[in-house]
Amino acid sequence: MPTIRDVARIAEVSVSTVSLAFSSPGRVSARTLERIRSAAAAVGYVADPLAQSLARGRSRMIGFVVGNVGNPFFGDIRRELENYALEHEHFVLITDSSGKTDRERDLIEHLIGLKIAGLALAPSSFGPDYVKFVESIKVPMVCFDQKVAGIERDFVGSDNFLAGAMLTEHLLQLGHRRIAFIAGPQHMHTASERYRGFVETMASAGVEVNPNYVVDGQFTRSAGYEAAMRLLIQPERPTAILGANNAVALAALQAMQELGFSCPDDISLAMIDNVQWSSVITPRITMVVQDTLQLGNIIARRLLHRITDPDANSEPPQDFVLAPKFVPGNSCRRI
Amino acid sequence: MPTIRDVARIAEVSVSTVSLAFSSPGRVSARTLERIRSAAAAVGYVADPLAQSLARGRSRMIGFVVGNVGNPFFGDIRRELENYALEHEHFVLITDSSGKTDRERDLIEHLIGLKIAGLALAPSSFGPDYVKFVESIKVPMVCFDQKVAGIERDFVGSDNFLAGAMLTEHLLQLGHRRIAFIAGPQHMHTASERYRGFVETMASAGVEVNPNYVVDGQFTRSAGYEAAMRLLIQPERPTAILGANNAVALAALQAMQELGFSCPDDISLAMIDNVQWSSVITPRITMVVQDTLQLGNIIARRLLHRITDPDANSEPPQDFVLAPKFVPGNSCRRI
DNA sequence: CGACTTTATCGAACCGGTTCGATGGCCATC
DNA sequence: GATGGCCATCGAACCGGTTCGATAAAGTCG
Repeated sequence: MPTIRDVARIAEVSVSTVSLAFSSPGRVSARTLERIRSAAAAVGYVADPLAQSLARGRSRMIGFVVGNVGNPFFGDIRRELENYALEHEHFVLITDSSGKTDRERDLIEHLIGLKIAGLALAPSSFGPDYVKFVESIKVPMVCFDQKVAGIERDFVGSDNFLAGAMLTEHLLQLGHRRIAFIAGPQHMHTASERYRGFVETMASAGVEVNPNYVVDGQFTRSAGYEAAMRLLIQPERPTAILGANNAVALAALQAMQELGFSCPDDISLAMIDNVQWSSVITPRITMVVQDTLQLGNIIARRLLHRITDPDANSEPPQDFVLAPKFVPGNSCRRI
Repeated sequence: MPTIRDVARIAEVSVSTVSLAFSSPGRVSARTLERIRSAAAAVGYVADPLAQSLARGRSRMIGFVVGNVGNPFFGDIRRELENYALEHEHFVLITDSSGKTDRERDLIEHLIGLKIAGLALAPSSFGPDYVKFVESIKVPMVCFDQKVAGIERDFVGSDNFLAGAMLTEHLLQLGHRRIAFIAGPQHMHTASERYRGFVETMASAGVEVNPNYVVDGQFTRSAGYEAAMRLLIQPERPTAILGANNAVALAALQAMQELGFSCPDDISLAMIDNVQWSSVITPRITMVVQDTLQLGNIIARRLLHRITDPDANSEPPQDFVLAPKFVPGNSCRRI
């Protein structure tokens, strides 16, 4: 690999001039620039990004940290960010914390060690220690998905209250009153907001929520399955189940199938968030989906803005909250 | 951030001794080691990975390059690699080429610029230029999923011929003779092997393959959908469809549903490769799945072996081919 | 006890860039 | 024609580590 000194020797200029020629070509005379360029081309010189990062104290890499890169929700966002970053000559490093806070912390520290230019983070936790940690990160960053109280950073996400409210309203319109809710972990903002959307919409309609109809599915498949089973073995079963995310809702569908209940004939089902191949799942589940492309786009623009605009770090953090979209299926029956 | 010179000053030793103390503690006297350690702890010294990589000419990072990190197949492999790498103090950088060869090339070059210790690559292409490029990569590497003719590297994958043969045999056993095959791109090793498994098993059973029953689904959802439609509008429809991967098979299921055919009553369906939430798709599709955990494990061990063992690069490349597993569903009817 | 090996430590060069203050040539101004 | 400002270029220091040959002290052997 040729180095900058090789180029300098061939072009018969100093090393610093070569460096200058590449970083700000305007400040080098046309003749010298030409000599340097052809010398570089002759030996196939490419600047070593590692050495550049070390000297500059920052790289052109962006860290992307989520709990599960396999989740299509994050996948769409990632793709948007990658494409936008590439247009601005930045490079996305994807990492996966598996939802573990410790690992997330390690990953972020490692990325900062790599002198990343920016960070897109889907927070995996909450609480004072966590907030303190995130606040200690000096790198330009955008948080998304999970709004964490106390973190004063740009945030991009969906209106989860509305998501819960829309589906509840839909079920009420169809005549359902015995509506069950499989909730997520209440310390998560998305989960508590979705739940609040459910509860308040029920209250507005004057329908009482049966405490036995609210179960905790932890946003996971296994807990969702157990929670659904608890709902389905009750003597007075709900007529509709609202899953706070895709995993618990599909787990509920599986539980119904295994117990021999038909959806929607016996029990209606609705869920928040899309899932891959939802169109071939029978029945097609009525759902509210997030505009992942738009979310990804906003995250990308905001982050690149903070990275490239020198006086952007004086701008106060801002929240971007998008409305989700209702996608009717055939999993909800009128009663 | 404290540097190695701060530590040296406080511990009253030279910089090189501090460096030595961390890289090979055995070569420093116990008393000095202690002084250095407490000095480092006092100021919270952590070595800068960037500077280390620059000086050493290699980092402790492993590149993971695939066409679609959202694919659960790659997700399982990635997780295994991450866990194993972490145990050996290595760190996985995930990148996604979106299946584009140009981008894959850029990503790999960028990773090499980062002086990665090793590379796990799911090749996205084939042909002389591609082979030449991959062969030019000096970093320890393991290829997986797609076997590319001409690339002399470790390879880890499944027996795709067997996968095609197993499902074909299963359908034949159930009495099917009019079996259709939605193929993948024939230049891909996985696709051609699966197809070969189908054709040769049919031949062994003395059953002729109707040319109209072999269509190209490109391994994608959209092409698979069109291919399935071409099958379903024929006057003499097949009694069973074998999808060469999950995308084309599920696209076929969707096509059947849209045309009002029942699976398996009207047409049986089988596929190669699992899909997330396959248990809630009705009917549960009979399939042959790859042992992703085992694949990931072998990839991880092999790669780390090549990275850590100094004389591993003299070992010849080796192929690891695993047998896939048959998972019965209820999408295939006896006729 | 002197010669030889081993051990602990150090200084300097190096990895491959960036950056800033200094230098000298050139042109415009009064 | 001396003064001042601008422009192109350079040298040296720096980013934060690693590594190797040198050196001096300590240990081993006959």
